[in-house]
Amino acid sequence: MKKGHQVTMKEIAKKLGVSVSTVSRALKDSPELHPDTKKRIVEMATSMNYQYNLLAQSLRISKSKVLGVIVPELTSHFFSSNISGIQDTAYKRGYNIMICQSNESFEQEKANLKTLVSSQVDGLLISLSRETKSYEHLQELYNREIPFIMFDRVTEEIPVSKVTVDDAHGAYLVVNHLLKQGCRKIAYFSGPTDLYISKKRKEGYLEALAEFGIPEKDIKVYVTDLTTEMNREVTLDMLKEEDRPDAIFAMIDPLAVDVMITLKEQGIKIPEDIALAGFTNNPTSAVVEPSLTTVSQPGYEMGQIAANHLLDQLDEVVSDEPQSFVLLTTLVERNSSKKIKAS
Amino acid sequence: MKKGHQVTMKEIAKKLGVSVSTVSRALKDSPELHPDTKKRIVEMATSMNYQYNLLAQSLRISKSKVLGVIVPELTSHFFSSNISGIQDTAYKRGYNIMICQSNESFEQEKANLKTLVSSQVDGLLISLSRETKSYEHLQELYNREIPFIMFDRVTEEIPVSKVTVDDAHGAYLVVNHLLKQGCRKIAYFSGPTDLYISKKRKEGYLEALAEFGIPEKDIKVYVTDLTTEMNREVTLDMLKEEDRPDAIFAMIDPLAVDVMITLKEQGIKIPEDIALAGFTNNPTSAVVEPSLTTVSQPGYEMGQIAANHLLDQLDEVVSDEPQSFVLLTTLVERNSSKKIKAS
DNA sequence: CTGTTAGCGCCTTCAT
DNA sequence: ATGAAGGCGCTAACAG
Repeated sequence: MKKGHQVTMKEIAKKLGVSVSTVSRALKDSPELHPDTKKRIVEMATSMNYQYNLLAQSLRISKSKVLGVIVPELTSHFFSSNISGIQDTAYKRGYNIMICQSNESFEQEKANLKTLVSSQVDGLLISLSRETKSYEHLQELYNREIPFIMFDRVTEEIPVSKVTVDDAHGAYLVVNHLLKQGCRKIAYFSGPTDLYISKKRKEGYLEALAEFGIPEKDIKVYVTDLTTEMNREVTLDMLKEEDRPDAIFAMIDPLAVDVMITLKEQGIKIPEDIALAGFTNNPTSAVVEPSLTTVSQPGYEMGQIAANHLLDQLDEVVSDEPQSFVLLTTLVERNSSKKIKAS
Repeated sequence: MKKGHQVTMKEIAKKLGVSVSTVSRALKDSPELHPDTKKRIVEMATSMNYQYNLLAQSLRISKSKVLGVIVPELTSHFFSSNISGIQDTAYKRGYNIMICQSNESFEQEKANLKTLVSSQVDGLLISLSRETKSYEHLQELYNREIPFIMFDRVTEEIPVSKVTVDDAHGAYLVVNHLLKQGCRKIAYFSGPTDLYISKKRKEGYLEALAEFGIPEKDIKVYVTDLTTEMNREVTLDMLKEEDRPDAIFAMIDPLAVDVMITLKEQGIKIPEDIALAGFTNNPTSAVVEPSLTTVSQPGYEMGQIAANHLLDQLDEVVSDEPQSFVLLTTLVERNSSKKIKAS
C-alpha cells in the first residue's frame, strides 16, 4: 500500500507564487510578514490539508520530541500504569513516546536501546529486565551523553536520576503490620535475589523483625523465580516443614495470589492458619478471597514524575545532577492478614 | 541537558578520506565495493561508535518504519495485551511503535491522530474511544490514503480492515451456557448502547434466548456507563424489582466484578440465587470468589494479527482490499455460573 | 569500484 | 516584507 501524497510547503509556495521561506514563516506565525500574505498562505494550507512534517523538523533541529520507553513487559498492571503516566505527561508537554518491551530479556533490552537511539529519541525512560545484571549498555548510553533516567527496576551502578518507591519502607510497613497482628514467624517469599526490589524489600522485612526482637531462627526467606509453577512449589515446600510460618510476606502481589491459591487448595485457612500479604496493590488484590493486604505503589505518579523530570532535564530547567525520587508507599490492610478480630 | 554529539557518516568519510556515499554503501553492505574499503569503513564506524540516524533515513526514503497505535487506555489488561502483540510483531519486522491513549476522549483521539500523522508514521492501528460517534477524522485519514486498520473498538462506517473477536458468538456461548444451567431469566448488563460491543454482545444474548424460546417479558437489558458507581446502582435497581433475574450476563469482566461485589454485599448468593458471567477473561476473573465464568478473548493474538496485516498491506504482499478478521472466543466455565452440581 | 550531484521537508541566516 | 541559499544526515542515480 502506498501512502497518499502529503502536501509540502513547497507546493503551497508554488500555488501561491511565493517562496518556501515565506510559507514557513506564515505557518509559524512569524510577525515580520504582511498580514495578507500570511492569511492567504494559512488559508491555502488549510484547504490543501497541509500537515506539518515533524520528521523533517526533527532532522533540522536535531530534536525529535520523542521519548523512548523500555519496560520489561507491557501487560503488567504496574508497568502499564507507569506508561500511562509517562504518556499523558509527554503528551501534555508536546512529546510522543516510543515504547519497547524487553520481555525480561537482557538481549532484547540492548536491542531496544539501540533502535530507540537510532530513532533519535531525545531521552529515555528505562526499567530494567530481570536478566539485566551487567550495565555496559547503560554505561555507553551515559558516555554518549544521551539523557535517560531509570524507574522502578533501577541499578545504582549508573549515576543518573532514578524514580523508585520506598521498597524497604513499604516492606517494613507490611511486616510491622503482620507483627502487630501477632504473627511471630513471618516468611519472606522473595523473587530472584539479585533483583533490586528483592533486596530492598528484604531490608524492610529484616528491619521490622529486628524491631520486634524476632530471633534468627524465625527469619525464613524462600526464593522463587516468580513463575506460577515455582511459586506453587515453594509454597508446598514451606508447608512440609515442621516449624511452619504463621505469616507470609510475598514480594509481589501475583506471587501472593499464587501462594493464596496453593494454600487454599491445601486446606490452609487464611488468615487464621497463615496470614498473607503482598506488595504492589494490583487491581486483582482487592477482589481475591480473602482480599489481600498489600502495599500500594503509585504507578501512574511514578510515570508522571519520571517523565516530568526527564523533560525538565531536557529543557534545562533543572540541573543534570542525578536525583533520586523515592515515592511513598502505603499499607493497604485487608482481610488476608486480619488475625485480630475487632479488638 | 544537551545531547552528546552523534557521529555521522560525513565524519567517518573525512577521517578516511573517502566520500559519504562510499561510507553509506559500506555500512549497508553493498556488494559493489572493495572489500578492503568496506572493512576499513566498518572498523572505523565501530571504533567511532557510529549510530545510524533513522530519522534522516526516514526523511530520505519517506518511510519512517514507525507504526502509530491509539488505544482508549493503556492500563486495561486487554488493551495492553493488544499492544504487547503489536509491539512484538512490529519489532520482529523492523518497525517501532508510537503509542497514544485517548483516555476515552473523542477530542484526544483526534489530537493523537494528528500528532501521529505529523510524525509520519507509516501506518496506524486504532481502537476507538467510547466517545467516538462521528468518524470524519477517520474518513479524512482514509481520504488521505494513510494506511490504517482498526481493532476491537471498530466502526463499520469506514472501509478499512478490522480485527475483532466474534462478540456476538461469544455472548451467545455464555448465555447458552447459562440457559443450560437452568437459568430462564437472564439479564444483560450492557455498556453504553452505541458502543459496537454493546450491540454485538446483545445480538448473541438475544440469539441464545430465542433458541430456548424465552418469552419477551424475560428479556431484560440494563444499561450502565460502566463507572463503578453506576454499575453498583444498576445492580441495586435490579434487585429491587419483584421479578428478579436468576442470572446476569455482564458485558465486560470489570462490570461483572462490580456486580459481584454488590450482590455479595447484599447477601445474594452466587451462583445459587443469581448466576453471573462476564466477558474478556481478565486475570482478575480467575481469582475472584466465586471465580467468574467468562469469555476469553485472545488479546495478544489480536495485536499480532492486526500488526501483521497492516505490515503486509504496507509491504504490498497483500491487497488493500479491506479484510475483516474475526477471532474466536472461548467460553471459560467457572464457579459463578455453576447451578448444576456434578450432574 | 568510487565520487559527484541532487534532494527528502523544513528552518535560518543573509540579502534585498 | 520577502526571497535565495545552505544544510540537518542520508540515499540513489549518474558518471566515470
